[in-house]
Amino acid sequence: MAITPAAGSSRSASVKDVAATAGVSLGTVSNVLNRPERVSRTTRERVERAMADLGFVRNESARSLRTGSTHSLAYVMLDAGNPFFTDVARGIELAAETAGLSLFLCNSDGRSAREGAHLAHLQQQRVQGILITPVDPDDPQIDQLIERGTPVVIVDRTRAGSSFCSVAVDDVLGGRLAVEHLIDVGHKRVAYVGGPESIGQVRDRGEGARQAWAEAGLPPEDLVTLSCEAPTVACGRAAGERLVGLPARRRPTAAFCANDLLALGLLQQTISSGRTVPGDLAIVGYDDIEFAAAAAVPLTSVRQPRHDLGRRAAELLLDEVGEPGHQHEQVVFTPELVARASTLGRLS
Amino acid sequence: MAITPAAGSSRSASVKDVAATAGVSLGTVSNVLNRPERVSRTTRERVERAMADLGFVRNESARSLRTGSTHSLAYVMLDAGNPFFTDVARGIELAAETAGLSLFLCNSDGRSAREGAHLAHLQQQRVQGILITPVDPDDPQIDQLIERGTPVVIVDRTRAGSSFCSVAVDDVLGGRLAVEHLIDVGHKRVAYVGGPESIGQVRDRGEGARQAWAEAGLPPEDLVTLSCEAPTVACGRAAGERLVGLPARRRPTAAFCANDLLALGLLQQTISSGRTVPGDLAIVGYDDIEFAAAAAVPLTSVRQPRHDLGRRAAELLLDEVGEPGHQHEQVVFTPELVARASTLGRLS
DNA sequence: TTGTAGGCGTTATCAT
DNA sequence: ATGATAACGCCTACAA
Repeated sequence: MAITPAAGSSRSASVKDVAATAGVSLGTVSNVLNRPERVSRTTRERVERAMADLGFVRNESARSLRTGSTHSLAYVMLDAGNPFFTDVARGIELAAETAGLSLFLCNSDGRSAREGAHLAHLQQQRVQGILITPVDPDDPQIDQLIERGTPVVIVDRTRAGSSFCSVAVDDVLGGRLAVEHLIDVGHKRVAYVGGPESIGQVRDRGEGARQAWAEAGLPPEDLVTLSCEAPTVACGRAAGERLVGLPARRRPTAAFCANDLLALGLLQQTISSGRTVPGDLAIVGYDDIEFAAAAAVPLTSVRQPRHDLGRRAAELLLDEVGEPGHQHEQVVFTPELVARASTLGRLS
Repeated sequence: MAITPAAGSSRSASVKDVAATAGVSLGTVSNVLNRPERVSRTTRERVERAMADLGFVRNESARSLRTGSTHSLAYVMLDAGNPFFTDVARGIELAAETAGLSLFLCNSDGRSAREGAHLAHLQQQRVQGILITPVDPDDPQIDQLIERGTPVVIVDRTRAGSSFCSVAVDDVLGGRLAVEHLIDVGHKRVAYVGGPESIGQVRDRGEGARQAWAEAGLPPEDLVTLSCEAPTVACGRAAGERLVGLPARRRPTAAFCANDLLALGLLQQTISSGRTVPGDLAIVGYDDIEFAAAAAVPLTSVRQPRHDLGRRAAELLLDEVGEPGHQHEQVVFTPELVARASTLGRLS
């Protein structure tokens, strides 16, 4: 008769317990788990029965200690509250799911310290690989991760000649598209509402804006930059107030915002202060998050293939993990302008 | 002289390697890691030096295999794309951070299968505990988790007489607040735009709406329910179209939506079809996400203390993990109506 | 203060 | 087809 496992034990059942109650050896249980074809049907059923009875749950720690690899991926997001990143995450998740891996989401919330803590912990966990939209892509901790053997893919940023893969969107082009569009519809004074210059995306989009402006032969001083503390709805509102404060003759007739959060904040401030969009102020956002199209004055925005961004990033990571001869790759997607009422319409 | 660790080895350095290069025993290295006070300053520095040189990274799998517990918590979210849940997550994160634990976010995306896969994996990982906003709070897998020793706290749902803690908001009251407000401002025909009845929150909010309606002595048939497939922006738009389709004399003058995503979709469809808010249709949302206040017609909404919800949930979980005499608790927060232009204003 | 030994649960390599 | 056994890396008594 089978030996009863430690009764009343709060410890969860191990393969050893399963082996004991099934009356087989430990190796057999392991075979049932990992190579079921090597074990006869009857014993296998007996073992499976024992596992169910005991409520056996595989211990992933022991497993990965032994095999040297886990079944997890992680994505360290820059801002989980920004729908752009959750959409990217969805793309990653899809790829992870099809590869049979679990995806952990970590939120750095734009803070280097949190990002660092997450990275350290993920490294200790020996996750198979890390996807990250970094606070600062030049952070040495990222190189250190790679040196120590954790593959990393940078999402939504690039770094020249780097030792990792990255997937990004051409932000300079995106900035150009936005401003070219505003010029096309007749604007001669435009504001670029950016987050802090420390954010690469913000810099690049501003650079694209300036390029388009210069190429149209317009005077540089008529493209004014409003710099915000963070690319958030609240800052967009604040930017709106600063805009109203300008003397009418110097006040821009249009604004290009570094992301949709800023644009939505600006939109709301504009409307609620009694002005109209695009009549008094045309607005272009960036990212084309769902809420942009859903704004009462639907927002013109620069769309990024955020789902593909995530999926491709995950694929690169999985390739790096799986293929011995992996070559690092810098993928750059092309953004696209989606024109809506906030620059075109006569609404509101 | 210290023994050199396996050169060129792709395997990462272990405590053993550190001990070897530092010329101390394995136990001393462990002490440096776990009780630095027990080791003399000079040896400690030597060991730390060796760790730095070797790029030593603690192996969390081995650690938790040995100690029987991890340093991670997880929150399984119902919809990572809904800012309500990301705000809840932020509250959880705060509590986890102060407790020195890492938080993994998992997204079930409303799919039972994904939820189940995440739970299984987290259980195998032996996370310290799981917070979850479940697709279905009666899912037996949740009870099974608890039986097998993983503490669980349900977020944003309750279950009567249950074997776990939960933190929720009184959704029936929330529904009442919304509809009482609409009655107050003079509406006599109101639509309740809900997601599928399978979602408890949707049921409860609808129930509250009906209670308020009945108590005001209004005829039940004048509170019409529009049921949507999912509580999303797209479905809100679709609901708007259905509303327009109704004959004018039966058409509601106000809508209460089960969440802000629906409300924003409805708002947008209403405005873009040339009608006004609240003139032609007053709208109340639920959750008071940031985008609700930021809508061009700021949305009246039922606010939930989503940050506190998360924080409290995490605290309960940590208590359950840490305190032996833990008592399960069902915390219920009170929602609050935030009235804005979508029911009050004369804008737009 | 430092070193030694045993074991956590699993997998994989051998024998049988 | 099944069983015994030795790691994986770490922690913690306990011994020196």
